[in-house]
Amino acid sequence: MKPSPTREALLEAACVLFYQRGIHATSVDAILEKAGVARQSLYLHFTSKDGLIAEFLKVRDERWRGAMQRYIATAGEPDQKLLAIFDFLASWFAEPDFHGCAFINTAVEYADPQHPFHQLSAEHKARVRADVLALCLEAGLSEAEAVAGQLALLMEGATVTEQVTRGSQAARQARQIAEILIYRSKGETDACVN
Amino acid sequence: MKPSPTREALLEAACVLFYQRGIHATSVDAILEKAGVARQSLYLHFTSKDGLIAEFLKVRDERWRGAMQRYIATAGEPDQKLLAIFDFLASWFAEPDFHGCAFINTAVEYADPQHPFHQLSAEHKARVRADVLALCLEAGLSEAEAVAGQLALLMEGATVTEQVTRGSQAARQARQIAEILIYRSKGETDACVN
DNA sequence: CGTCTAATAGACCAACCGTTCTATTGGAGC
DNA sequence: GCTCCAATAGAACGGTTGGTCTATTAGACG
Repeated sequence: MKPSPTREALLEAACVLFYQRGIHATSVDAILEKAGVARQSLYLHFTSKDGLIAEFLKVRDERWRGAMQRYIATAGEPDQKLLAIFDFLASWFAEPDFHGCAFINTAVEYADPQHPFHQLSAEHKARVRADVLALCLEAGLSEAEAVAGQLALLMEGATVTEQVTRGSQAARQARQIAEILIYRSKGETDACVN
Repeated sequence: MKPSPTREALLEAACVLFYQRGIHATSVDAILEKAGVARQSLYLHFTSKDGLIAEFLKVRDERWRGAMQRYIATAGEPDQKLLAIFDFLASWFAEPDFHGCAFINTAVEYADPQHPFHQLSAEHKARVRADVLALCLEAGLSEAEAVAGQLALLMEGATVTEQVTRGSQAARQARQIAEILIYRSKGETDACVN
């Protein structure tokens, strides 16, 4: 892979615009203008707009999951790391140009489950769930599979709630639920503590 | 309001297509064809495509919340009604042409929070949350506000999870979490009362 | 100096979009 | 019969879309 600055500018502009405005709502012209690049250059480095979209989804997956892992790494105990997921979400939601999960958005824009981009979104979600599962196993939770699924569902719920209704404090809400689930899974009997 | 059959056909076609394919992806032509109606008729009964979209969002809100209320009404005890929410979701997800929540989809398609359609989506979510809150109060839960928010978050999470990854059994998962939350909230009630 | 290559500007294309206009039809009510 | 009105078909509009084509430029390398 040769790191062409032109290609990089195109991809970076596409990442920002696709995320902030949506894919369908972002024209090739808008990408070219933001990247400060000539029309032909896009078709020199990518097969088409769809090729650019595929590349966007790829780097978005890497960056987002990387950011989460990096954030979580700062937390201490294994079960604190699980809770840190939701602190990560909170800091993400606080970004002024937060526009939800790019992959949920993509799955919505490409409603047909058979569509390649919809499937790429599903694959991203599977990877995230795998990451969460690894953390659950690290924490030595019983029924780690089940808890990982539950936490993933909470992540989706928080993200979408905050996207539709900004300022809903959804991350904190999800964290509280997660706390309960994790506490239960550690094998203790239910007590109305806290 | 005179129930013009032409207007009704247009609105019905729009409801189906907007939901199944998305709003941006549905052309005026497609709506006309499905409705079996002339081009001009649309602009005779609606101000524009946007007017038709607004009407779609209105009837969708009424129908969906109505369906949920009707489903829940079949359940017995007040806390069984809360759990019935997630049985309702399960039956919804099982529909072959389930394509997620129309309002989440709309909020995604109109990413700008200031956009009228995005705001209509947020208002729908507020109404649903109010409906859930009423059920929580009926069930005599302590911290009904908080629990209603939690349940609403679970509903969002389940819906989106199922939309992106069909067959994920997200409704059942969400129901299990809801059970825990409701049980806890009832326990605190007893503790407070006693 | 000449060559090769990446990048440029900008015209151009066919297709589609939402919307408007014109002219015509057919049935209901007086 | 006549009027009125909803509805029709279909052309036409201006604008935007993704993509292609052509011709030109600027710089690196030998």
